[in-house]
Amino acid sequence: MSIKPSLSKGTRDFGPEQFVRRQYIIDTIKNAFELFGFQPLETPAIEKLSTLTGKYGDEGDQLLFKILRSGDYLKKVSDELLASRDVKSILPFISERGLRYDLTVPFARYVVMNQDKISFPFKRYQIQTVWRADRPQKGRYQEFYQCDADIIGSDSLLNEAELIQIIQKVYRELKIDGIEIKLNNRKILQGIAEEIGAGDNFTELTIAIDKLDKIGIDKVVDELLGRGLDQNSVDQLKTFLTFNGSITETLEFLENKLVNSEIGKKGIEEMKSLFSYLGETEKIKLDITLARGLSYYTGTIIEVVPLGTDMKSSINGGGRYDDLTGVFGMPNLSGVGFSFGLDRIYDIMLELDLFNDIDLNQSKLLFINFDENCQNYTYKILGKLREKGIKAEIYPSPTNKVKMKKQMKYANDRKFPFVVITGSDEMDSGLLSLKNMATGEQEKVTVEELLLRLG
RNA sequence: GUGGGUAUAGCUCAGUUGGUUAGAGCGCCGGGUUGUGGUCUCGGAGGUCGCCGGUUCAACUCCGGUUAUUCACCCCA
Repeated sequence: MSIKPSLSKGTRDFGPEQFVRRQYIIDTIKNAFELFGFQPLETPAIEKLSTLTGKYGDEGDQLLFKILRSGDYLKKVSDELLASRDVKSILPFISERGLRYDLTVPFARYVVMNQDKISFPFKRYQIQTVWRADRPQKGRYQEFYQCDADIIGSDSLLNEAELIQIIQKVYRELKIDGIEIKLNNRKILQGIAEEIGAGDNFTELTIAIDKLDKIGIDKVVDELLGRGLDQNSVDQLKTFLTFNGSITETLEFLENKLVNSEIGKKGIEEMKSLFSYLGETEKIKLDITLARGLSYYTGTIIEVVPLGTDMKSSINGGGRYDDLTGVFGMPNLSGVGFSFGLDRIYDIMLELDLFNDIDLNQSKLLFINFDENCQNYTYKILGKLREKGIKAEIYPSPTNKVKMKKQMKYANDRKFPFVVITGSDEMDSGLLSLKNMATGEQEKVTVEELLLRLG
């Protein structure tokens, strides 16, 4: 009886080829982060549930992977509580820890815990796995990488501009041309909400208008009416959502519209100075329908979507938060950060066939193993190759155990460019038979020639 | 949480209106080639058709349930 091997849903293996490709993306992102002066940070996969819960909204809390306590944890649960079947009340007895849901909240925890050692503004990057217990689908996994960069302790909009430069640099190096960087500012959204008299329904408003490009204006209107906004507010909102123009035109339009909202004016000012740093380019859009769900954003919001692929989801997301560390007892620390979605970038590069020229960095040479004499003889030569930094291997079993035909097949499957065949003739003459696996040609060479040839 | 698809050999999948011995390609093992891979050729192993139940003389096939997985919605990287 054997168990059928299978993966848990929403997870993937990464074989040697996939690993190398993913590492290539990671290295590109990491180099860009370091070029801009970000410092690395690694935090545990496991965090206390008290650190994680309440930071991502109710939906987010539902999606946290929780870790069962050890021991007979049910002993402490009273019969009444068990009988109530109320998960929320029972949860603290059965779980106190969970897997991190993103890298931003652990970062906030770290900053607060280490504030005495950190010089602000603190720029850190973090490339690690995160876990979410949601239903998997295309481009969406339960275990995936985030590549985060955040600057905390500075409210300058120059930071936003730097992050956007990093995004541009990374996609340029990965040769992904079709991207669109969408920018907006939560303060502008809040201004709109105030202006149309829906300031109390801000969250509902953002969730609904975030769907605009997916479901269209009519359905957004329906949804908002359903969520308790009045007809008048929705009609006014329509004029905002249907406006079309260049960045300067949009900002002018907003300036004329948001005359009564202090926060709205602030948002417009922020966007103006950000665009003065960035300049207008095709790939950067001011999109007042961009809202983003994560509740901790308070200023600039950033999202990057790929163009010309099946992938519809965003590949970067981020924004400014004024009070991320407040819940951990360190208020008024403004920060801005964003994240690359490694797994989705990988999927896109696969779809666009951008992985052609990546070197698998494999061994150059395999020594065929005839018998113990041959093994001893070639093992010394193998050592010399490795001293020179030449990647080479010897087949671990002799031909009386694994036939030469099979050793050759192994060399072929593993794509060794060369094999060396060393029988008694070769050992007597001191010349090795070097076979080129691509051409099939075979010649006799000395050890010195071999070193030169592969070096 | 809601809705759809899929489940047959190690892998990717065929399988006719229900019918007698369930197939292919790839992979694996062996031979042609006792010191030569990739190509070619011959042969071989490998399947309680996801699981439980029902209909039927007869079920891989139809029906119900269940589990897993996948896609879409919600939400999100």
